[in-house]
Amino acid sequence: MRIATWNVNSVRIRQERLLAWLGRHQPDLLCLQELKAVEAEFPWQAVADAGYQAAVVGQKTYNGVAVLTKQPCEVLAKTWTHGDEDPQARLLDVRFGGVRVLSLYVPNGSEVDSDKFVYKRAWLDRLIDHLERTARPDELLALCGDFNIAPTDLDARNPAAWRDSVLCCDAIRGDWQRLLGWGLTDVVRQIHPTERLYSWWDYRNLGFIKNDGLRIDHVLATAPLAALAQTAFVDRDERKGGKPSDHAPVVVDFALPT
Amino acid sequence: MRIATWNVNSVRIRQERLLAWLGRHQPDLLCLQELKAVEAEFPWQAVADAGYQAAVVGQKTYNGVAVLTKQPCEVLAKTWTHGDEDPQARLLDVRFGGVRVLSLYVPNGSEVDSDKFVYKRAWLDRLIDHLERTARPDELLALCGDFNIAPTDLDARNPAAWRDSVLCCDAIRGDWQRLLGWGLTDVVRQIHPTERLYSWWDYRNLGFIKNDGLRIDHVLATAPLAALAQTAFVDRDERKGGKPSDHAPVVVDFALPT
DNA sequence: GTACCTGTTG
DNA sequence: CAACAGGTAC
Repeated sequence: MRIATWNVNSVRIRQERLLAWLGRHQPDLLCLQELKAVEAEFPWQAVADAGYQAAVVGQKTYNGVAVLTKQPCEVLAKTWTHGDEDPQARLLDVRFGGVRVLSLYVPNGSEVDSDKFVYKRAWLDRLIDHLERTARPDELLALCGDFNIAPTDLDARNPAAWRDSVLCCDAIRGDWQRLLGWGLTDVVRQIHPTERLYSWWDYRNLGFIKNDGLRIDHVLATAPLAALAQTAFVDRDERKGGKPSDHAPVVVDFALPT
Repeated sequence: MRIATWNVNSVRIRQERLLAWLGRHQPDLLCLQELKAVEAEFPWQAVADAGYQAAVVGQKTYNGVAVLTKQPCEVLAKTWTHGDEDPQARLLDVRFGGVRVLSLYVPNGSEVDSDKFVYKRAWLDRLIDHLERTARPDELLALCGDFNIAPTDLDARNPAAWRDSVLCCDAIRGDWQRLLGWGLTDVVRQIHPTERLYSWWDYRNLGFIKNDGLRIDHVLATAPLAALAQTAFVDRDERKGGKPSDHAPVVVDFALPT
């Protein structure tokens, strides 16, 4: 079973790229983030024509997540199932082929100590709470998405330049460790323990040309699922050419029947 | 010598189309209107790479005219040479290959009797004054551009619907006749005396699909130049496809050495 | 830099 | 409908 995640930064602008990418890489399940579209704007027909069904949590202008699958999947939740309502569309929780999968768009956080940074950390708290309440570390479960966290200095081309940013600062890396501590493994890092891989390059300042990248898009898996991971890669080519997303897709193959 | 005129409605948005069109039709001289760009935003390099030199009168957001030529041309004026300064970039007066050519963007006029309509008629007065002061009807001279005038009912698909508009009303058609009275011939109409040809279709109300067009882009020539006109056409195909200008190019071939 | 918003113009 | 402005977000 091939599982992938991609922050497409507008599913409408990226529709052609998305369909071409699905055709080339044929994931069994693809998590999308930053749709920047409400459900009515989602390209349902084109995705269906490409052989995928979609579960979508839309929002105007910002956020929005989806899960595309080749076979039907069961939607478990489109928001937190406990506590106050989250006004932002950042979570989609499904079951597919015996695996539970969450498509996640963790808040960026803007500036350290800003209101948005406080919201980011609270959001990660709620994610851990959601797992504690609804999941177990011994089931087959994957968290896929844009975490807006580069876990270590290995995950940044220029660690010093990013050290104090909302993506790399100690506080957020601490939150990352707490999340993993629930019982999750960073699958790409498990497969590639020392390789410098990046999944995001800023549109500004020639980020991609200078390869000033960060690895902030991840597939986290519980131990029994992580043990089935065979291969993993970041499709850096997808950041090239005209009108790319600022993120590249992350792909993992698991030794599971589709 | 092939002379053409095209209101491109933003030279930046239309850059690809412009270069492709130059490649296909190879005019010796092309007048452009509605650049909607200042000189620094003009695609100098791409135009040069396509084998053309450019004379440009830019303006931010609105207006802006240019003349593109395969050989160097002499700029005679970038605004009125007599009277008060015109704050709008609507005129470029050049000499090329023994012919004097003006690239003109006549004001639209908005609504009849509005301030903008008064400005439109005053602008046409100044154009006639400019000719009287600087040109002679017996020289080789062409006025090319978006005149925002459909001279007769033959020049509108739905004359009745447009009769009282700023493009067709009696007052503006009177101004048109005064302009021609200086000593100019409508070359496209000379070549095609009875054909319904249109050069502009509103983006709104399915204007192009319903062919609700007007002929408002023109090539006017003095008698000695008009006598050399061989063929003329409106490139209606250029209004088709993705991201077209609302205007189509108008092309005239003259029996003159290039 | 890219994409979104609202508002204006034609 | 399609371009602009000026704004936000990442």
